[in-house]
Amino acid sequence: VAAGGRVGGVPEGHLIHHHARRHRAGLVGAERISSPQRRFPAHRVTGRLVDVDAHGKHLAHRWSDGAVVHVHLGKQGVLLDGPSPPPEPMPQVRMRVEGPALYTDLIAPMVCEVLDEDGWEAVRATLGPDPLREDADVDRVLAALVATSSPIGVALMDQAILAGVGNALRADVLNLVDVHPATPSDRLDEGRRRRLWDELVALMRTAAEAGAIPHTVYRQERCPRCGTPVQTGDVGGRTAYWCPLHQPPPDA
DNA sequence: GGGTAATGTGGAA
DNA sequence: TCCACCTTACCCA
Repeated sequence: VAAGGRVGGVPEGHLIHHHARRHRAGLVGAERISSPQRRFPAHRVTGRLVDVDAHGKHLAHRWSDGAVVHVHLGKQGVLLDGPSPPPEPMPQVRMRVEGPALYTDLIAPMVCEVLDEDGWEAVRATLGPDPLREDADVDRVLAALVATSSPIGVALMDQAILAGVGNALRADVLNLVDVHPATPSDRLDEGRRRRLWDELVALMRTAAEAGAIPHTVYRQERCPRCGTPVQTGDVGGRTAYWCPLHQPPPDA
């Protein structure tokens, strides 16, 4: 278990998986759960933390009493992992779990709720395959991408098509495969769709390992491959970033 | 030290 | 369609 601290600022799938791995290694076995902020009903969770699961941007802590604590960081949520024993918690800590090697503080999440296994399955049922999960059904994702004429930049962030991609990942992976974010999804040929998936898996694996993304165009000045100034624009209500040379806009 | 924009999603209007 | 959530990083003074 790495020494504690803050990890990467962008709560997309890679970050959730990064925390899930750390929690599996250092937090399983924990018997202490609390809510310094008092907004989370920690008294409804008893026993030991037995397993940690992640799907897309969703995290689940399984406890020995059958409780499954479901967490979604939303836009501003933060998980602070650190070596046990923890310091006095900040008053805004929604949930603290203290394990043998590691503790984690959850701050400002969009979701932190007590479910059971069925409830967690219901959450997972709303999500498409996750590139970071071994059980990801690639063909289902590729079929869904053919079936929509939405911009690929929108389809990639649709959590029902595939789970875990946010604004940063979509910008970087589309740059890696030379596709403009406004390109209609159903206009990508099969080879390009497959390459998109493969690059996404590789990028997310690297990012989950490090806890951060090596950005190519997301919030960057220039395309790292050609030095051309990165262009920005609205795609699906979010700021998209692309290299005008490598990612020319689709024909109108 | 302050102001601003940013990561995602659900719920209200 | 807009707002809430309420942290962090980055810009400027």
